[in-house]
Amino acid sequence: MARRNDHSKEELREMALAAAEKLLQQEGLKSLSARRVASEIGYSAGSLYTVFTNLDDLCWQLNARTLTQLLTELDGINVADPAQRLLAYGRGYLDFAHRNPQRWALLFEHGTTSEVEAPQWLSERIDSLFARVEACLQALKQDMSRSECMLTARTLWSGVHGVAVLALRQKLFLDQARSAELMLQQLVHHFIKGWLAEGDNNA
Amino acid sequence: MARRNDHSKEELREMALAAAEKLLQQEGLKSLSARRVASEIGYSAGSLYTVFTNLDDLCWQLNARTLTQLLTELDGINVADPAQRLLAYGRGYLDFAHRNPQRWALLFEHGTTSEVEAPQWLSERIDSLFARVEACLQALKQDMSRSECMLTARTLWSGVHGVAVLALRQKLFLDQARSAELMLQQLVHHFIKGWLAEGDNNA
DNA sequence: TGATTAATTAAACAGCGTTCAAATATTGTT
DNA sequence: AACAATATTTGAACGCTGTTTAATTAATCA
Repeated sequence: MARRNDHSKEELREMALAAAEKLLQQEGLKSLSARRVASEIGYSAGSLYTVFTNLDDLCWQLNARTLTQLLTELDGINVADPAQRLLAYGRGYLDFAHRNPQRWALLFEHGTTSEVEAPQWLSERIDSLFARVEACLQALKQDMSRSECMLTARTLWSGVHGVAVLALRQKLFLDQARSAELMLQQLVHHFIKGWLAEGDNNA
Repeated sequence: MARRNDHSKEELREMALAAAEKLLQQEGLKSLSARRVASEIGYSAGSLYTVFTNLDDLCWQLNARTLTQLLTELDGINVADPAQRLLAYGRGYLDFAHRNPQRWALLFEHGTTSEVEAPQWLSERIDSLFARVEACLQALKQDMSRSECMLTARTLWSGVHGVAVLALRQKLFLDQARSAELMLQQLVHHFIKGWLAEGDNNA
């Protein structure tokens, strides 16, 4: 039995999230249960409910950490040319998804099952991701409305995400490792080329 | 108690799948349990195991039906111009996902949790979907290698799928109904334009 | 040391997927 | 028509799940 003040609430929260991440990556979503997470850190299941409102809450917080890590990695990218930078972001995203398939999947699958809306700080992190893409696009086409910039960023990133989804789920039936990179290049390259070739007639 | 020969095995299977679809759409994935499906059709849970090996199997078969329905709808599309046809396919896909969010989600979320590979006939249906896209692309660029055609179809469709994912999950924070259509147009339009503008240098 | 307070747990509840012996219903045979 | 053989269906059981809460244990204070 874990003793009082062995760990602060915050420490307990951190330990639980770390254990949950480890479980998720090593044994998959099926092993992510309250009793299992608790036993990994030497507590009983009930204790988790002093730091999380429920397992859904734990998953949201886990997703926040995942997103933070992804953003940190993307911020490590240092490529000046905007188009190349977009490609590098895409590569970073695909690579992250490939290295952390379970945590990345939870990012998009969780919340489908539950009715609760995504917490605000999660939305903010996603906005923060889009902001990076928007900055590149703005550099490529400087006379662009805010709304076109936002929309284009989301379109392009949806495409990148789609490549990640289908590549990682192996629903493509092509040599997976190679084709993901090729698809990413094709998508980013052709889309930007086509986009820059246009006037503002995107309707 | 349901009596013997009230329903053949095939009838039982159909009833169970229909009930499962209804439950999925009306109450979401959380209500899709063996006991619940069985009670909806007046049988006990155990009886399901005479027609499905397990609940995973039921989900796979449900996915097969979903995919068949999607393909049937797409086959109803009659647009001659290849580029417009691709756009129409995209619209059909988004619309289907919008009308059947739960069943569509199950298509991509199921199997992440289980270790079992997707059955072959499911793979074939997905190939069949890509074949439609490939046909359009081939019409747009007739001197194209088989491998480029396959890759491009998958790239483009990944993009469309990505739009569907992010639009339906409302992770975009834009006016959803309107922007999904705009994003689709942008993606398909710009990608095809950029793709056609290239030589074969997609590396 | 004893009383108070806070942390932690064990047990309970309802539900889950799955299995299987038992119960029931149909069929075939005499 | 009655009985045996066979096929179908169930109900109970097992070990799991998330979650709540009374009881227990440990730390703190007087």
